[in-house]
Amino acid sequence: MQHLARLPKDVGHAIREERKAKKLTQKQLADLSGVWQETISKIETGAANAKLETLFDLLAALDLEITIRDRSKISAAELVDIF
Amino acid sequence: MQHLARLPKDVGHAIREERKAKKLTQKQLADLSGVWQETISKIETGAANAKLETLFDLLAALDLEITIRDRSKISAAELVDIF
DNA sequence: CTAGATTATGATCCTTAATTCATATTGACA
DNA sequence: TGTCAATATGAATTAAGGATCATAATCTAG
Repeated sequence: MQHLARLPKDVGHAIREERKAKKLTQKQLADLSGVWQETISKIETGAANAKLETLFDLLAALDLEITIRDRSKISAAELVDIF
Repeated sequence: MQHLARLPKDVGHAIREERKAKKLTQKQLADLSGVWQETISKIETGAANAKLETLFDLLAALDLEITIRDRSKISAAELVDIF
């Protein structure tokens, strides 16, 4: 699965979906990433404006990465169908 | 062009490259995004650990978006060749 | 080389994220 | 329904980002 993000809350949603897809609790992800469960909760619900370092700690623990590209590119949904 | 990012500094590099590709100065991007030139400089050089909101302000001004995906996907370089 | 533009750096102030602890709420399930 | 796990929320503290101003360093024509 691939997640498009144009706003901070999109990132929270993506983190939550990927965490659940990998069958991890917030606490388990906290232990893996070094980010506190409470912080993860706030990020996932959109109640936090996380720092990049925190985001990348979570992404690394979930084996995720981000790509930055022009908005005019093919949509994420289409990409998912291709790969 | 598409930029892979796994660390905060990767984001700074991507912002700088995209800003230059669009022939904008830091000051012009500052005016477009509402983020100060000094802050942009610190983000681009990796001296800052920006907040998501700041990042998305810059991405929006540059008409960029991010996608979050598994690290095992096809590389950015390959994608660029396809699209 | 020089002038002007661009970018970087440093200080202060204010705001806010992250940590930490405590606890409330919600969710799953026997 | 009652219990335990999972998630959310709130307060206090610490650390750091962003705004702002000033200025230094660097880059780039001419």
